[in-house]
Amino acid sequence: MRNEEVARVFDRIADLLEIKGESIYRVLAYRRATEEIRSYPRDVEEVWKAGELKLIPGVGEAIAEKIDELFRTGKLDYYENLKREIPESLADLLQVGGVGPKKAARFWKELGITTREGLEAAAREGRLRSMEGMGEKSETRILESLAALRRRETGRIPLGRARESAARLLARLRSLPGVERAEAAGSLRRWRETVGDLDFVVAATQSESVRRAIVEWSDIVRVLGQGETKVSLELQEGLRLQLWVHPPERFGSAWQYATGSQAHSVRLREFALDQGLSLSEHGFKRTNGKEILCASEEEVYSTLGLPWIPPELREDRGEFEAARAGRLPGLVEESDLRGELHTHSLWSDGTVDIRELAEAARDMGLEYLVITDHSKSLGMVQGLDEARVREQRAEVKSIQKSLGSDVRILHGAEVEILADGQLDFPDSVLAGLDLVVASVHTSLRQPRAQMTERVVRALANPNVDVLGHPTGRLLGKRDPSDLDMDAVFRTAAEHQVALEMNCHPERLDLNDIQARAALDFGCMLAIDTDAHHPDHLRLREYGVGMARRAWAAKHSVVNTWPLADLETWLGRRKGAVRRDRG
DNA sequence: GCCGTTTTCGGCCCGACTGTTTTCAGTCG
Repeated sequence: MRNEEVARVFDRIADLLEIKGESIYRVLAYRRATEEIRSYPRDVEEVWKAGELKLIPGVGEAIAEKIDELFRTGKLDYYENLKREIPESLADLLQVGGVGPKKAARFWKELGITTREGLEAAAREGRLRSMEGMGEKSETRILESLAALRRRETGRIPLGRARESAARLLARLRSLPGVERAEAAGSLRRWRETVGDLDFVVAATQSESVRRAIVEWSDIVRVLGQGETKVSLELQEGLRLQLWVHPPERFGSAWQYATGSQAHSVRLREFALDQGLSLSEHGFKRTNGKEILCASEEEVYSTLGLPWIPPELREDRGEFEAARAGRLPGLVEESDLRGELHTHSLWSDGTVDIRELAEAARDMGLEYLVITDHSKSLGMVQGLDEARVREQRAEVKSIQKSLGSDVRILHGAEVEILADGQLDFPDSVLAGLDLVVASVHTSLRQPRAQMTERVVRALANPNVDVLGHPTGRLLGKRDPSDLDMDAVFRTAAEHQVALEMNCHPERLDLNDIQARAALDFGCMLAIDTDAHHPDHLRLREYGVGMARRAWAAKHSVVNTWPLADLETWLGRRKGAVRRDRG
């Protein structure tokens, strides 16, 4: 059972307990455990086997016992009993906007509604207004929310799409009269791989005129809410936007608040309370009522004696402990990247020739670039055979000659890891390449043991330098392959193979949690765009965002290294081969 | 239900916005 499956059980339990009217703190305890399990860097099943469940934050005696029962028996009596008591489908109502646990419970008890379909029918027939506290507007809101839910398959949109929209909206916000500053916040600013709403904070002295201007934007489908400091809107395609307007002298606390995460902000406010301060989006308040205003985020953190914490770390995953100990990591930055290790040219399925790629890399300030076209067994993309690899090597040489020394082109390949873990080229060919990215593109659904053995075997080949898009997932489209990631990380660390953080917004593979686990195993990372077009080289920022969420420092990312250091690392395999031969 | 260099019991963030019940509960982030 995977972490996500375990997390789902406890999330469901929290929903049902909340509908049942249990103590909110018990519910919150289940929610906390859910989040911790979901983002836990190791397989909880392994943690269970090691008898270390209580090492997971938020997991105490009671929840540890339940996890144990889940792994031992595959089910959980407590959960089964709860489902007999409260219809499980009621939990689906909680996703409907404006419906929380209290209303869900009353729909069930007073009107016998247990499903979304039932709720919709009742709202259409005007039966909801028979309940105290419910009127016509509530019915309309629920019908609109149900329709919005259907429009959007999942509640969250991929970061890539969110960032495109956000950039557009931000430019418009900044051009409004009276706006002194406008910034993105929320999970977008934290570089989460998916984003719920687009959150923005605006600094303006005249809040009202700004809010008025915004709600008149032509692409707004409807206004979800509007008050003194906050506006919520729905844009086309079900995109939701939240915007806070605060005076410039309060911008810091407002931006911190809007950036979250919720868990991070809760901790921050607890910190404030310890020091006799109450923190909100408006600033700090002392017990005597006096305010401390923060125009910048730095002031928010420094008021509590903390260094500014980068948004990517704000998940309550140890950043406070690190900040207090003065051990926040120096995170990798996009400007640290000196090279690109994974690109495709016209030789396989890229869209431009090698020269164009190299020139684009050079123009972006990169010092080196590795051409890694596909290998032969990937026939549909014209993977290269041994003869074409040799031809390509000659072309790389000649282009290098004509380009001069501004950018160095290395000749590599993205080699298929075949279904049995063998590589698509013999060692003699691999050894002649400057760099080898090994990747899985086919038979992605092998059983766990087989898939793991396959990847581990490839990693152990001394000619392999980078494991490309390690899990094969496509965000929202294809699940990751079933792999024992601990075994993959252990092997990669042992053989000094770098793990790719594929920058394509559809992949983001490894993701943040996996990459952090990999770093714990002592692995190195490679932030690669897998570019098939020069424009794709710009996607580096996504990989950097993901790496920063993984707490990656510059030195852990091999393509931040100067070329000489990179070549030393690549040269290690010659040593390994010699060792193998005794 | 979890957690603790103030605590093993008594705490567990803070405010905005909405609809409807004319003073507030529920929802949301």
